[in-house]
Amino acid sequence: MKLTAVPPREALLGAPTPTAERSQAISNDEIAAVFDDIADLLEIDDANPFRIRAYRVAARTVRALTVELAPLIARGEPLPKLPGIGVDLAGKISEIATTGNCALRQRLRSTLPPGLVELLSIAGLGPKRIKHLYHDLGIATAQQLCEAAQQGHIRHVPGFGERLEARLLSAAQKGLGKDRRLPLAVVEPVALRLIEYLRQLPGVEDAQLAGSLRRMRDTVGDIDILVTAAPSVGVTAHLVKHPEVSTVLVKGRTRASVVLDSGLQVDVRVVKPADLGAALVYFTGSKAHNIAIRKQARDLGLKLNEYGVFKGQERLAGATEVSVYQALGLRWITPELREDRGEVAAALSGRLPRLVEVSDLKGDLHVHSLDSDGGNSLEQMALAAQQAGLEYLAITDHSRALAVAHGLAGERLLKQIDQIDALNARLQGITVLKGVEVEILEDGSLDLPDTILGRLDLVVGAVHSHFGLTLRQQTQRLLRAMDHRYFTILAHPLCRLINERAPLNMDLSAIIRAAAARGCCLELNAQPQRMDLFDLQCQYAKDQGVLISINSDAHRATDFSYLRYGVAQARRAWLGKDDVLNTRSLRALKSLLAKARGGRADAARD
DNA sequence: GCCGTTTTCGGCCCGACTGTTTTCAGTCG
Repeated sequence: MKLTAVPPREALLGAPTPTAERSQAISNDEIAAVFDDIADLLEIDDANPFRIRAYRVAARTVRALTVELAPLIARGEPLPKLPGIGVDLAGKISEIATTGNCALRQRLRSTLPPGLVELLSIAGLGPKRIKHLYHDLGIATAQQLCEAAQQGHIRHVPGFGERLEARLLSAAQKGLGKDRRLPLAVVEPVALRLIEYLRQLPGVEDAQLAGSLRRMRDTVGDIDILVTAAPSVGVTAHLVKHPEVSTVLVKGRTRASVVLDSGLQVDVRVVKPADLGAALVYFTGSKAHNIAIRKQARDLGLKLNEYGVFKGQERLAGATEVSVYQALGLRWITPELREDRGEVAAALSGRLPRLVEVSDLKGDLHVHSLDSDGGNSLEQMALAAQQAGLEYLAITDHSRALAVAHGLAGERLLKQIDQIDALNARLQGITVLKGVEVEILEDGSLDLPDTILGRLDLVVGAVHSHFGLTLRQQTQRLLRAMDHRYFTILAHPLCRLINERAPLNMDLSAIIRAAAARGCCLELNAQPQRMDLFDLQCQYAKDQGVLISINSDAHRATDFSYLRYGVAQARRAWLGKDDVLNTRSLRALKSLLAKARGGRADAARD
């Protein structure tokens, strides 16, 4: 579990806006970034740790909001009362929203060299050591740190020594990034292999996943594994002997951290079986959730740590997660919800939602075949969908403008429609719907004429080009596309690719509100590199009454397994079965699609 | 900097590991 309080900088409801083309107010994400920056600066300034935490908490709170604050402020409306944000921070939010900056940040920046904040990202360097290095040796950048270490100066600073000097040099040179995050689906198999390896050691009772991997976050920064065994079993010694381990960061009897050849960090903890429940809660996190339930413990006069729930010296619970939550007066909270976004209050009052499950999915509405850039035939995809437990799938090959994917022009699509009719006549227990993933062109028009689109069961629209439009242009483009009478689902709305392409520069909250008004659905694309939309955005869509379609975007018969990741993301968004379009039976789906189309046609006539 | 049927001041989550120290500070999760 990664517990550094540096949240992802991705844009949520509104991508970061280039200053040259700021046609919209400052986003919540940008306000949060200012607070995080202030917290970094305060750390180096050796400020009160609780003041620093207040800024970190405020950043997280603002980032998690589904309502944009700047427009509210611009309209002169009062800020809603937010937990952890008092008079001072509310004032700073207004200041940032109005001016784009904050006097406190400017003052701190003017007194500290800009490179110092960077140094915080070097493993083993915290604010105290940075301060010492700056005062004694004038070190203000990673480069200067390396030079001083190579010349042997650092070992002479009080509190430092030769070993620490070597460690810092190594960390600075390797740039052992604390911020590197990989897609869940990439990390999961690595973690499962390690778990198998640890289980093979005699004396190990069990090994389990914890951390953000267990919470099924879309990206994972490191692998957390909990092993139940006696400390004498030598679990950490076994771990460091694993052939994929390249660097040992720390190794004690009950805890070890290593880096794999792939650059992934692995943290392993060894606990006694009797402590497993409390340890699982603790190491699953998130940090914010842990703080929230510890506060709940304190409110009850109890103490919670990784060994159990305690009343004075007496241990009340700890063997199972259920017992830990129960001792705190809470229902068990599924790991996907453990982000301190209201789940503790819901568990306290018995109002935890019943979340969507993989088995609730009846179909997949975004699937490709050999006709465009898929790897399998229509029939193979249909049979694979059936094998995956689905009752229907929509074939949605690319349209003509996406030539690189052999997109279909009208005639080829009409031919595919006939083939699907023939296939449906042959197949039993699975129904193939006729669809298309139609290109949304630069001006927001669709790539195929109504005469073709009108023949389909559904139209999935997507952007694959012109990612660099301005916020206003991109938003207008998508709104115009969704306005089309046959438009059904907006596929991968952000068009982000994890670690490769940033989300589109657009006003997503406007898109979501428009989808609600027009009866369109939004996709939660479950391709591991996409995972598009984010959880909070799905939650906002749900709040606005927009149905989410969890689709695999399968290009091969094996890709239906991705649906699992989409469902996990939906669960993190508090979505229930009814919030998801493709949990509907085929009959209910068809009636819903017909109604949406009819409603849109009526609206067009008005 | 926030917060309050203990409190408007004095708390604020808790423990393991490392390295530099002779009992603990700093970092990390």
